[in-house]
Amino acid sequence: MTQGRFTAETTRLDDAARAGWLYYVAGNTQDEIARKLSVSRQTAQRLVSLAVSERLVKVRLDHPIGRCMDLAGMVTDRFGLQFCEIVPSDPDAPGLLTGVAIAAAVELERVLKSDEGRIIALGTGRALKATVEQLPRLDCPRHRIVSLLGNMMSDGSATPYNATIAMAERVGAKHYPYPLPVLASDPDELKVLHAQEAVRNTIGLGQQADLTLVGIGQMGRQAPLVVDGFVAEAEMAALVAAGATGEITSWIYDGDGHVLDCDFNRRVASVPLPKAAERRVIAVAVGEAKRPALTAALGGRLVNGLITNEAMAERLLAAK
Amino acid sequence: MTQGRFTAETTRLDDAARAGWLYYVAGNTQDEIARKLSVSRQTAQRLVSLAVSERLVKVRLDHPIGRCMDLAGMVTDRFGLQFCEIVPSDPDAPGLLTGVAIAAAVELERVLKSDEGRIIALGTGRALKATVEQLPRLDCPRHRIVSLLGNMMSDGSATPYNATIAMAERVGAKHYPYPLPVLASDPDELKVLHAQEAVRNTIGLGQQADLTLVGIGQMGRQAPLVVDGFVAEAEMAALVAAGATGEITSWIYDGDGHVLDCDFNRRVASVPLPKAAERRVIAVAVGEAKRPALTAALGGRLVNGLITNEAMAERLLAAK
DNA sequence: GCCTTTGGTGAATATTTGCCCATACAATAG
DNA sequence: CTATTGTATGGGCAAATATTCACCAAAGGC
Repeated sequence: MTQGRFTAETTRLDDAARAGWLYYVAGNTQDEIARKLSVSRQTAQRLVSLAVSERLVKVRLDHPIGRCMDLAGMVTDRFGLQFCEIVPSDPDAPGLLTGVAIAAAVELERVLKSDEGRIIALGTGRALKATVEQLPRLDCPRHRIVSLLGNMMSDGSATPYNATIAMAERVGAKHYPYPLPVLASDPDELKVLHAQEAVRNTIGLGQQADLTLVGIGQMGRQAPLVVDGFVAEAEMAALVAAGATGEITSWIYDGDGHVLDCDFNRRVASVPLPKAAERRVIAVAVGEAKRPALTAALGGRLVNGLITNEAMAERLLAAK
Repeated sequence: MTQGRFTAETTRLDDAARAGWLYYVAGNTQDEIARKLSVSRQTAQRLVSLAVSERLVKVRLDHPIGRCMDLAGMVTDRFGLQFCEIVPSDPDAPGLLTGVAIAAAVELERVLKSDEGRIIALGTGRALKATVEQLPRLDCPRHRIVSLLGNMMSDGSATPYNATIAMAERVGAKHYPYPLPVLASDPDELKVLHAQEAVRNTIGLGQQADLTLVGIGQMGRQAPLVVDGFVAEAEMAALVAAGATGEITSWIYDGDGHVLDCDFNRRVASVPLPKAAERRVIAVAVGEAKRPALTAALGGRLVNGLITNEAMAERLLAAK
């Protein structure tokens, strides 16, 4: 039954989509749209901008910009990557996620187009959330989306940056949320949790993913782990003192990209990071704050693919 | 970032792509782009529009409506329509009227919103009845609703699919029921009936309607004309044998959309179909059974507007 | 060498768009 | 039933964008 779509809310979005189509695809002026839709020009304008702000219209740039290709080549060589995509950056907004999100979404789409059932594993974070928002609505029931870590805190509340559910909903695929909190109370509890069959199954899926997309978490006061309340500031300071440089799906690693042997990591419930780089593991990260963490992850071969922007690429290459 | 200008050729498109990126993805103004690229504002504008005209930027609408509008565009081109609306269809219920009824109601409302008095002419049928049911209650005393055909059988009983009365009641407009039965007993009686002043007046109104909404009737056993008892099954078989393909307000036409020269049509009392397409005549039809009738009507330019759903649109386009 | 063509530029100008505000309308609470 | 509050609307205006024009510089033909 499609009736449900015809609520007032949806009608408004429909109009927004229609206006956006007339504007961007058919090249109508807002005045013409207003006439065709029998609304005032101002309303037409609002509809168009609604279509934009609701992300109904997606703009994609189809030209390999020379500078970006050059940077991608250099980054690939320097860090021994299998995949690297550099998008232009706006000098005034070097942390803008939209660009990398689009690039990552394109890469996801490439996998989703496959006829065979694929497994896609996702971490969490703002970058991945933005990526999923750039995905078109598809119907790919053969593919499976697996979460690499929980999105619950120990008290049961959820963090907002889980991308798995949104993605599975968008592309119509089966999805496997990670059935554990991010952190266990202690290593023994973790052992018990990991022994569950559902958990073992999900971990197994995550480890054989055809494409793994992860964000990069920095350390320090603004660290996602701190902001989202998994680590107290004092604890974070101790971790940093112990050499913590960054984090991928909550696994904290040092400046060489080696996962730390510490109390925190012994409580992390996430799927273990893939050891060898036989799987495609792509990091999505922008923003100066994440540079040390990203540098370490690349150096330690924790990932073998990267999607970032010019600003970050230049800094990565300039370093050392 | 105005780094590397390498070869003239690549740089131009590169800049265009970069300008387009800054404009559409990063949301810069052309002035800002001009500064960042160290060119004049006009050049920045040229670069952006170059990016557009070179199809470097691809805009996509992520809403079901996008597909609908594409289909509408194709159907419009194919059949030379002035108006075409395609609504999403429920794959499980391709004949569901709700969607098109809402779309048609929206179109009616658009006309009803007008300050000037409008004339709206209606045919009959389930689709139109459903359409009227989707109309909100309004108060539009300036508009006039005209019926294009009778709803009485020769014996005086009424068919249930008359939309005029319900619509006039809903929107508070003046209405003109068609003061004749659907069929006259013979051509001579029809001549007498048509000579009445009230009839001539109503016909005149119907012919100058600002918007005409009609359903499409198929032929065969399930034809509205048969189901509603205007045509016996045997007579229908004869009509089909003579080429009858569909009917609009009881005027039966052939596969090319030409009104048949037959006994039946000589007894039809309905308002004549508009010859030239200078009025907006919109057909509302869904359901596979109606496809041949609709195809013929479109091919013969009996209507210049169409409201249907994706399923029908796709079939119309796939045919021939 | 000179002229023409092509493609690009900035200035001026026309058009379009984005934003603020006063108002109207509808839902909700009292 | 009325007051209130939140939300949508359209007008006006400033900013942004598109277009036109006159001009210039380089490439290529005569």
